[in-house]
Amino acid sequence: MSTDLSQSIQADMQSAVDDKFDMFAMSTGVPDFVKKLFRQVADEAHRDIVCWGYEGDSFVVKDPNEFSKFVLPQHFKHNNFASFVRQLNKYDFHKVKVTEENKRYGDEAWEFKHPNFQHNRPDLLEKIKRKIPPKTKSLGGLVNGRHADGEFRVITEDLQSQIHLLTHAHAEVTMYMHQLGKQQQAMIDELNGLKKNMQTQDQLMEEFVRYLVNQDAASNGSRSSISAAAAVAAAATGIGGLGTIGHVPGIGSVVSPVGTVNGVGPLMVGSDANVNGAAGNGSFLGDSSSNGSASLCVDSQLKQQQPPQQTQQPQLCELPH
Amino acid sequence: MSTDLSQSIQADMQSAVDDKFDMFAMSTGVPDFVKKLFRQVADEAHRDIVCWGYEGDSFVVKDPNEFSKFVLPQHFKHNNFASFVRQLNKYDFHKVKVTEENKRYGDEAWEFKHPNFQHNRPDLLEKIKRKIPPKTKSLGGLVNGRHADGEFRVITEDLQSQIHLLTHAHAEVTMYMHQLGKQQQAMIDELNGLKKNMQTQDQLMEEFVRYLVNQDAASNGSRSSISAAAAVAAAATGIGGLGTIGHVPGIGSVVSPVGTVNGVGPLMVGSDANVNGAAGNGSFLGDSSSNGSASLCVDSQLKQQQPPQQTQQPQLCELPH
DNA sequence: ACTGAGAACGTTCTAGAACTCTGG
DNA sequence: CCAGAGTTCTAGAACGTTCTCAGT
Repeated sequence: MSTDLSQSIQADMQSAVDDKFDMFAMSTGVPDFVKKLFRQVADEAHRDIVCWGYEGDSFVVKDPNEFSKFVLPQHFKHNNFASFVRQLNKYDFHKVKVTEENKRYGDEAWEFKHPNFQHNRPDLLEKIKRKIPPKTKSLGGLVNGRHADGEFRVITEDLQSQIHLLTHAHAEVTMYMHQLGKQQQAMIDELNGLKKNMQTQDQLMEEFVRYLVNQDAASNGSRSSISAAAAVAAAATGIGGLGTIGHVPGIGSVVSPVGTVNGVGPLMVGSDANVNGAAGNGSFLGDSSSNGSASLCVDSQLKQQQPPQQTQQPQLCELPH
Repeated sequence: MSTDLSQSIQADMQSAVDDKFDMFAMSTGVPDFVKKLFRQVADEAHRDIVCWGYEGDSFVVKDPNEFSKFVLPQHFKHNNFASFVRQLNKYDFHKVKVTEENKRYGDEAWEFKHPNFQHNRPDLLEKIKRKIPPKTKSLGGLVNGRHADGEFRVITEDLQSQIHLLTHAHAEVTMYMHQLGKQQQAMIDELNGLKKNMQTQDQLMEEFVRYLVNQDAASNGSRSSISAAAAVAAAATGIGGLGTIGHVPGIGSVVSPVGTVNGVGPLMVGSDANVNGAAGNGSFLGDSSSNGSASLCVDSQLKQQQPPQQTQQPQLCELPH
């Protein structure tokens, strides 16, 4: 999900953040294990062995063997992956289940998650505490309540963080969609301009040709000039029709896969609405070679047959404001 | 301890013993896991990975990594060393502690021992049984705990499922937006093609007019025909330039907010990255009246100063993959 | 034969228990 | 010394798969 650009930006921020938080948040109140873990994951030197998850709310040991051999001994007094996992569980980290669809990090990868262990959020680390052992052997009934409470707190925090991430993601997507919509509107306007131009040009050409024919008939010019003029005029109208000369090579192939992409099904949560966008035509601009004043409107499917004379400011699609 | 001779003899005996005991001791009453384990250890093919201990009363996994990768999957449905160890403990195998003097099998070796798991003694294997869980729990207290837990669990599971649905929906929306972006890019390309066409047409018109004027001057036509042709030609060239006639009013104002919207930040979940999208240029198609081959590129903000000659396949925005 | 409920076993993730280490 | 954290080995708990066997 994160582009190269974003990653590099994050990397830039990372160093600054590290320098800053190593002195503050990470040095006070953050357990040693958690600090070491954070540094391990943030360390770019072992990027292929251990790294952050794609969503930034988990970390991934991509290669447990290499991790045990080279990374673990750098920070701990053992090279035992099981011991490492034991520590993680003591600090309430949880392994993320590997499903069929979820093999993003490789077959051998182990992904762990803690609500307060997130990329670029060292300030949250101090909330990660070692789980207290239920030493209430003599206290009887309290154990159940405390245990349920702790579990509840953990799960709730996890849910909250997930909701937080989702909310953020939703805001971003919404914003991006608006941006896309505005771009699209601008393109539509520009297309309208183009179309108007072509219509005007069409008319001019018609007048021009008519004029030429008249002149030709009226005058006593040589036959060769007549034929030449007519030929060029015909070519010109052909150009105006957009179908032949100078057609950008490969544009068909560029557009066609997009057409296939279109069929992907429902877009929105619980909505079966169709896209107002490009039709299944395969071309965004319609088949302009068949009609001299081709409609540029790739219209909503509601109006299949648009009257040709209704060409003023066609709306490609309506955008949410 | 064991010479080559004795080993070969043992190997010879081994096959006979195996054949014999596979039919007797090992096929009746011996748990599957124990049988598999015995065969693994006895298998000479992986002698460097797993083998009997020197005293024949234990077995040694010399290289857990190789063992996990190659040996485990041959007999079990996983390649997880921890799961293997869990099974061993369930059958009451015990790890032999590695002391300073006791590194006979290497630093990474794991040695396990069971009184009835011995070299050349498959007859003992049937004595190895799964440990029975101490199911001495009273049925009384369970209901209470489960009930209080149950209500909570229902709610959290509901929340989790909702989050799961939202996450999925978000992924779909993201993917679809991705596709929309690609479509948009294709449209931009097509627009570029169109514009190029119009420019070509422009040039043709110019040449046409120039030709006509020349013809006109050379011939003995009337003055009126010349002037009329010139007038129409002038109008036509104006069209081709796209900048004056029929230019959609207000396109600047429509497009400019896109630039502002652009600065809005990350598109994706958990990413603090900047938007790669359209820059604040203001027009998708550039100012075509100022430059014959105007760049249509509304470029990323990273490249503020784009060289004018770089006009090939301009990117309106970079989309996350 | 077919079937389905339950037992036994396998796999995974987490926790318990006992030990060592370390700093005040 | 001793309390807390780290390390190691083993066990608990949950869930999935396979086996079994009675009842149809």
